[in-house]
Amino acid sequence: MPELPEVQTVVNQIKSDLLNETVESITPIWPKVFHNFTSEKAKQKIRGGQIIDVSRRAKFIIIRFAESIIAIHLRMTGKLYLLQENQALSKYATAYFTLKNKKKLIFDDVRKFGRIYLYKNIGPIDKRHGPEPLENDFTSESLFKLIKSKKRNIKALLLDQSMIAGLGNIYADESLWKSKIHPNSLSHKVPKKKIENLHKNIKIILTNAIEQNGTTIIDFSVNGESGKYTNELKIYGRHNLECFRCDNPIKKIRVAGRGTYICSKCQKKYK
DNA sequence: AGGCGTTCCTGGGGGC
DNA sequence: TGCCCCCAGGAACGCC
Repeated sequence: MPELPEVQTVVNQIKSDLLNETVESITPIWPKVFHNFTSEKAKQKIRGGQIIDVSRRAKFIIIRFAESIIAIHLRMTGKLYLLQENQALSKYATAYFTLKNKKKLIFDDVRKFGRIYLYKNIGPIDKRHGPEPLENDFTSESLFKLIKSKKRNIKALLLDQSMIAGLGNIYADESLWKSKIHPNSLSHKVPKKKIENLHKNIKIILTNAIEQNGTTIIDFSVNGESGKYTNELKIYGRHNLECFRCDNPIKKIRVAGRGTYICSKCQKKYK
């Protein structure tokens, strides 16, 4: 399930192949994949189609043109990769971009949750997302203020994209475990020291995960190797195995509607 | 305000 | 072996 590190990995993989190339058309295979535009509208808005930049904001891949952007959200099973001219489309391709150099950028998505958006600029996405956890404006103090201002389940808060951008189920569980905070804690009851530690750990975990090309649970990259952070996971997916810190068996519970892995012995519940 | 259920989707796993 | 049911979950939305 692509979260910040996986989306960043995709951007890192495709960026050099796309920069300064020209998009001639964007074609839907499955009709609902375009959230707010049509092929014709895209052609008109991308104005010649030269790609100026490829980047990430939250869990979106942003392809920037002179006067518009295309934003791609992979959701659960989306993949984005380049194909040579004569290579066959995958069975699960839901859309493709045709480049002037005859390569195709494929959006492949088994579960069809992924969507492509067309905007004038990044504004609409910025508006509904919190800070980037790896940017300088995500400080220990800003996280503390945010967490204290809500009386809310801490895991639900970490997953809320309007609070902090980019964390998903895996990295929320990993961050909470490393910080010894039970995911069912109430945000405003978590002590300041623990939040300072959580802030530090979110940065460390995401940075390490990007260095390892993310976590492969569902294989999100086609050309590249699988994400090696899978080997670094300390809690996610380890139910019935022993906690790395205290040997207590890890349990799987449900928090905020998600499968959640916890060590009930060393993750403290603040209520 | 925030929690919770529902929807969108399909492959895969468990149970029988 | 085969079939059915349910589960996985990011985000939006409606309801309480």
